[in-house]
Amino acid sequence: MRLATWNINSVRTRIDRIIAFLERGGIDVLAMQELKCKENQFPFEAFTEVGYEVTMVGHNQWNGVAIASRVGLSDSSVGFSEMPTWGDDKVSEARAIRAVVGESIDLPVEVWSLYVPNGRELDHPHYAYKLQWLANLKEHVRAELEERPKAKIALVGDWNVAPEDEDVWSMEFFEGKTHVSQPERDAFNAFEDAGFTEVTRKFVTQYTYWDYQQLRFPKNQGMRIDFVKASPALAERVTGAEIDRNERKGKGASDHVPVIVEIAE
DNA sequence: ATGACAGTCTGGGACTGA
Repeated sequence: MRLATWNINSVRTRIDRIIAFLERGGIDVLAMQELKCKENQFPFEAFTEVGYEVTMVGHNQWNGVAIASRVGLSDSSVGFSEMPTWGDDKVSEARAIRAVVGESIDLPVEVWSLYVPNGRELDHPHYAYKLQWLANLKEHVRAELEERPKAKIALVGDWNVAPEDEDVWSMEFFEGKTHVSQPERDAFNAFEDAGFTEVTRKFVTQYTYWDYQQLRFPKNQGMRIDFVKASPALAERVTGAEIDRNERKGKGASDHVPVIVEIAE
């Protein structure tokens, strides 16, 4: 099974590129983030025409996550019970969706498509929200894995954390900014203790995001913030990983590129 | 060449992103 995650930064703007990527990349399952649309605006037909089922959640022009699969898609659910809300209005944002994929090829995998809050500034309420969101998700999946230790679970998406210094183009530039702070890195790494291993780093070294501004891509001044964390039973089946840097090229690119893992059947 | 922000909307600028 080829499983990919991609912050596509608007599914409506990017739909042609997404479908082309699915077909070219032989992608069985694609987790998407930053749909930037509501359900009644989502281009379901484009996916079904090429053989993919889709589950998605989107409330407005912000956030939005989805999972597309051509190897079965069932048991979908939105968010998690302890998911923090945002703002005075206590909004449940569209940042997490899960589903079981792979049943048609006898390789059931529970996939989570995640769009971790940005944090904005270290002293911003959004930063505390981000840390709480990660902590609560970690606790949720830790409990789930404790209940089903053999489960194949993939936590994939835009984590909005650069866990190592080498994951940003300049630590000097990020001094005092979000994504590289120790509490964020601790929150990211805490999933390890919960039983989830990041499975792409041992196969590939590359950024996954380059800002649209300041010629960041041509200068290769990027960040590595998109990751795949796997439960033990899944991690042992991961045989490779790729970061498709070509998807950042040309007109109409997202600022993120897809991260792909190969899972043995 | 991979090129100097981009997407969305209770829109005409503001907000969000990282």
